[in-house]
Amino acid sequence: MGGMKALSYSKGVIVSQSSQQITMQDIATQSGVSLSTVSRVLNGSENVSQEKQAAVMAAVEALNYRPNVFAQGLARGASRTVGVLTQHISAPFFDAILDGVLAGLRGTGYSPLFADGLWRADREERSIQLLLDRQVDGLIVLGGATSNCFLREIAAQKPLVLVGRVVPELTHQSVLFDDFKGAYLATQHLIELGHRQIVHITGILEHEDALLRKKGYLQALEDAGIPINDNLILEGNFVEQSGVLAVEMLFNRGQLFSAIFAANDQMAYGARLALYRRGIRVPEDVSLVGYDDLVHSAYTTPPLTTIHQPAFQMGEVAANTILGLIGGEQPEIAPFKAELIVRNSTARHR
Amino acid sequence: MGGMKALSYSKGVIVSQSSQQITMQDIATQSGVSLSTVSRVLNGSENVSQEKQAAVMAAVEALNYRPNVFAQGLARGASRTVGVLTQHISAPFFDAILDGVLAGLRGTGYSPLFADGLWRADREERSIQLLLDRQVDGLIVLGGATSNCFLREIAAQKPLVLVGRVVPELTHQSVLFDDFKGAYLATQHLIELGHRQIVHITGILEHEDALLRKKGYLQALEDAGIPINDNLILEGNFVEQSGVLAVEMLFNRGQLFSAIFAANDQMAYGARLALYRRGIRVPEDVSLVGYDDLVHSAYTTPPLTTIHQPAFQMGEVAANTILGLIGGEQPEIAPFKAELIVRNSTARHR
DNA sequence: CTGTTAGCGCTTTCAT
DNA sequence: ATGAAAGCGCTAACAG
Repeated sequence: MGGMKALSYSKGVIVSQSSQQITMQDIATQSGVSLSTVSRVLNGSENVSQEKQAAVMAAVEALNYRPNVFAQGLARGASRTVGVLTQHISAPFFDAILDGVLAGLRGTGYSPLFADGLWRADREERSIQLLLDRQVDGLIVLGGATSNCFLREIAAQKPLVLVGRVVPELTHQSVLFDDFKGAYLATQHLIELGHRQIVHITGILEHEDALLRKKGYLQALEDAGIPINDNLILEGNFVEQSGVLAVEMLFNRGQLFSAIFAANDQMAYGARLALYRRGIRVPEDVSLVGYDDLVHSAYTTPPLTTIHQPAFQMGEVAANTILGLIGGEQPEIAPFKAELIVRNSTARHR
Repeated sequence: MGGMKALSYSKGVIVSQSSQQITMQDIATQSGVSLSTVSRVLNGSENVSQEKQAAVMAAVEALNYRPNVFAQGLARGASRTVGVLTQHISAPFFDAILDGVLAGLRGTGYSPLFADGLWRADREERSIQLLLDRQVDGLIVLGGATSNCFLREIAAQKPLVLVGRVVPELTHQSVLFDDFKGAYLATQHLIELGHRQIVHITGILEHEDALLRKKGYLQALEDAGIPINDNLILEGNFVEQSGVLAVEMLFNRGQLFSAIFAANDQMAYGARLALYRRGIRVPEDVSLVGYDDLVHSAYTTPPLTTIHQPAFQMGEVAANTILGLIGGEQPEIAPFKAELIVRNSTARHR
């Protein structure tokens, strides 16, 4: 192999043919300056004469120099990377947030590093550890099941932004959904339509958000003077199938109802299918409302009335906040409000 | 700060309170052996006496040592990382593949590094460059719009696995879908049901997969002796809205048809909505078939007949293949076959 | 079996 | 303004 670094030019990009990496030393030699001068012009850290500057840049171009991030990271003790813990790479709502995070990071010089937690505390902690091991400069955690205690410890060490997760002492660095309010709005909408027997398919009740949504449902009922009927409350697990199961259960029990509020859109889809199978019309026979406003919900039949949360913006805000935090700023996150989107799956009770 | 590295014990995990990292030197000192011995036991590279081994492990435990990946990467010239280029972090079908990739990588010591290309050659190339800059040991590219030439160059430098993308000289390291066959099956199914005026909503025809699906459709028609009617072929762009637009267009033109084959499920959803708005029943009035078998398609009303591709397994295979390639093995990828899933959106033509 | 030492590629004093 | 040199934390020869 020798020290040869063969190059070839193609499509405007110079590609190193050998696996040898081109180093700063190479470009220093090529441009006839010292290693440190190269570093200076590359980082714009100090004054360098015009000529040398030009020479260096020319060499960089010519050799298609690319910095070695490991060496950089090692030398400066920072990675220009932010760790992002999501729960499941194909969970639609979280994905929409990730989109926002990516957009917020784009062009900032920081790259995202993903890991997933699968809503299991153990996996989540391992994933966070993995991100930490990779020297991320900051961490964004979406939802999840880790203990507050664990998160507080992380926050003590690293810039941390939480999304959709309330940890008492960390709320100022958290992007929060207003789950209670959203659920309240959804239920209120149904009540205003004249429904009184309103089913609620909850999420996994160990999750804060599921709990808050249930509370919002309960409160709306109470405020309207409608007695709470435990037979109308079924626990789901946030995926489609649990929605169909819940509705099946209702029928098997001979339970009467005229409306359903599912704690997320996916379960609403499941409920809708179960209804369809029984030949029950939506919204003529039963009204249905979901939560999250997934892209898909605008295309179901009928289009689903649901609660909208600005997932993309939340992701962007999370990204901006983590960058601020890394830069030493004080976090300041305005709360996001949930909004009722009325489409065609709800109608006046007959 | 001094050299103090304060520690605290909590929840079974020892956390370094100062930002000081614990290094191998620290644990060497702590356990009274040399730096290299520590390296040996950590990497299991050579024989080390039981006692020293134990002492080192104890120190590692006690100080909660975590290796610095940058230093490791720099020293060994490998990152234990595989770059994964997807197109859009929230594209449902690709996400299912990513799931498989993650699963395939889990527990192998390799971590995934994601980037997105948004189906735009320029962004894609930049993202790939970014991954390369991060010294990934291998690269998995899902779909995309980069030139074959560019990919061939990458393949010459790094282990590369392509998913759903055919580049002539790289097929042995590609996970391929049988788009032609799948589309053929879908169309054939409709034909067997007695349909003759079968609409096809294509994907973006610059994409190989969209083109192949169109060809499959055409071939099935031809084989059945059904004349091709260009008015029945509409170009979509793989997202829901283009499905509704296509159907609207058909109606505006007064075009007759009894079945629709959409090049992916998302466009089928759009088509279904457009039909719904016009009060046209599925499958009684028109039959509908999609492509991809997204999770959601089992929950639409009616559940969607579609073409299934084993996305998860494809992701796993991609992961295994890249690991093999990194390890110097010859790639050997069995082709995946597309399968027709008959649900309830298709019925015999009346 | 184990310690010493020379880098890996880059940033950053410290001189000049 | 610019060069020399000392690390950053780890691996991998190289000597015992």
